[in-house]
Amino acid sequence: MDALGDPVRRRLVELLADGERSAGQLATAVGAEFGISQPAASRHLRVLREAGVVDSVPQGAVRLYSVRPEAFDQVEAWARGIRRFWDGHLDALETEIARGRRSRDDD
Amino acid sequence: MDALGDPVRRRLVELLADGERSAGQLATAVGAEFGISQPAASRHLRVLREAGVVDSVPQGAVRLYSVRPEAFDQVEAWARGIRRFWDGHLDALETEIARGRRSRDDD
DNA sequence: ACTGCATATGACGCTTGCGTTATATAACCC
DNA sequence: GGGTTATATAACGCAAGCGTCATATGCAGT
Repeated sequence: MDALGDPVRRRLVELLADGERSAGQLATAVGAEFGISQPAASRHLRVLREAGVVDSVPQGAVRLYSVRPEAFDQVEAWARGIRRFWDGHLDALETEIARGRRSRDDD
Repeated sequence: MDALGDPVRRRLVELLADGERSAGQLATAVGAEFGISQPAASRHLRVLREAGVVDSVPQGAVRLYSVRPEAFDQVEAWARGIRRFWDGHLDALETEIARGRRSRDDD
C-alpha cells in the first residue's frame, strides 16, 4: 500500500491490469500523461517491483512487467476488513450516522 | 488512496475500524506506537478528514472520529478491478509466466 | 566488433511532507 | 472569570521522495 500512494504508480498498475507491457510502453504512456521522463518511470517501476506489486521478466532486449494479483488481494482484504469491522461495531451513535446511508455487503 | 500511503494514517484507520474514538485517544495510541506527538497525530487526522476517509464530529470538548465506509468501498473496488481485469486478460504468454517464472532481479 | 535500441542507475537539485515546539481556540469545571 | 483539558494551527528545520540529465549495461542486428 505504501507503493500505491503515488498517482503515477497507481496509473502504471492500471495499465498493467490490461495485460503485461514492456517498460518502454509504460514509460511512454505514463510519460505522456504525467509529463515525466523515462528514468522517472523506470524508478516508479522499481518501487512497484520492490514492493511486490508487479513482477518483471526480461524478454530479450525488453523487460515485461505484469501485475502480481496477490498484492491486490491484500489491498482488497484490508479495505474490506476496515469496512466490515466498522459495520460490526455500530453502536447507538454510529447507528444514527449510518441511518442515512445505504449499506451493501458482499456481492 | 493518496491519504492511505502513510503507515500512521493506515493505523489510525485501523483503530477507527473498531469504532469511533476521540482525537485524544487516537493521538495517544498512535503516539505510543510510532513515537510521535499530539500535533503530528492531529495533522494526520486532518489529512484523512480532507481526503474523505474519516469523519469527525465535535462532541462537547472532544472530537469524535469515525471511518467513512464509502472510502473503503472505493479502495476495495479499485483493487478488485485491477485483479479482475488482470485475470480476464490472461493469455498464453502470461499464463506461462504466471505458472513458472519467478524473477529475482531486485539487484 | 560496432551501432543502436531498451532499460536501469548515478548524481544532484528542488519540492513535499513529516516531525517538533510553542501557541491559539474552545469547552468544561471551580 | 480563571484555570484546566482537548484539539487544532503556526512557524520552522530536516529528511525523503521525485524530478532532471548524463551515463552504464545488455541485447540484437549488421
